[in-house]
Amino acid sequence: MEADFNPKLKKPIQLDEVEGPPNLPPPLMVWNSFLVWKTFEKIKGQLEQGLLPTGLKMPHNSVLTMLQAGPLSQVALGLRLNTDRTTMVDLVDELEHKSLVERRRNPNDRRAYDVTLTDQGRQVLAELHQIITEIDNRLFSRLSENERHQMKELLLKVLE
Amino acid sequence: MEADFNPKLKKPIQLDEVEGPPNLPPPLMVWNSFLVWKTFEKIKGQLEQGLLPTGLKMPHNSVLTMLQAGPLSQVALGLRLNTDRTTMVDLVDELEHKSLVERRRNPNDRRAYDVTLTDQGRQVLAELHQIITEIDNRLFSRLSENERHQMKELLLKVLE
DNA sequence: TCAATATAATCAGCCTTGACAACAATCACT
DNA sequence: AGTGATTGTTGTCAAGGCTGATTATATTGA
Repeated sequence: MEADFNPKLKKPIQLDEVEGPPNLPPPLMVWNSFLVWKTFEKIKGQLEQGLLPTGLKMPHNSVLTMLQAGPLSQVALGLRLNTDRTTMVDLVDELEHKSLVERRRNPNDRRAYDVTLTDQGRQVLAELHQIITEIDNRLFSRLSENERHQMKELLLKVLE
Repeated sequence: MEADFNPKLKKPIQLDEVEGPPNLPPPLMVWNSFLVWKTFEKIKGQLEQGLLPTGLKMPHNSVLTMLQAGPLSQVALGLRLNTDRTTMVDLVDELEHKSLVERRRNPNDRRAYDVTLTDQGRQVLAELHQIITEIDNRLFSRLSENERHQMKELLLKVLE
């Protein structure tokens, strides 16, 4: 495992510094679950780091991206993103305060909102996509184009 | 994405319930980062669920597994697992209270401990490995033997 | 040798994430 | 109208994890 950069740790971890066996012991190496877990930690750190200047995080990006195709209620957003509706309240609050989305009452169901992307939201979303795409490319730079495609296929198969 | 089982949510998410486009919109689908993220969430839920009867979590398993090859100090554990030392204190505390590890002073450096696996720890570790291997097999059951190997290779390449 | 610096472990405090319970407003069905 | 389900909101709580300060020990360099 490489010298991971986790922005929350004071010093980047340098496994070179460690005396003894540099690699993970067998059981951890053979579980895809564990490897995905570790990969996630690395990804999470990089994304948080990269998104810092935007003042937003991945969940915000997920919500905005979901709204690109059209307005959705908060519950619908939660269902799609596997997020509790009470969590979605704060998420939408933050996006609304930044004028990236608007809460419009759904005329057909006055309990629900049509959470709608604003023009500014669309603009910010474009920046987000650019940033994330760059980070994504960097994170998977060790994989060839073909290997990245393989990985996508495999992950989708697992998720499906 | 399938009906994910997140043990923290009251109802498992059923994307079938959702009216509208059932799949994730393009930008989310093409980022391997996002797919790894979502896969991680699924894995995390399943592992927490499966490990519930043991009273332990993945980090405990990681620590115990690391000690299988021999004692390590808390800092060394943290370096290998990319975990803060202050977090490691609680982790080792919990394992010690369950008599799965012992803190022995390192005679060569009396600031440090040799965190050592106990016999009981070895025994519990075997159970953990069995449980996790089962869950891992279930999680990746949609992949062939060959595909699982591919995934392992790809993830290691990204982590390296 | 001894002072300055660095490291291991610990503890208290804090922040973040995210889930749950309870509530009011609204809808849907009978 | 009445019962029950659903949307959004608030308050609360637990888990995870980091910061900073502290103590004890090691290491370094003049």
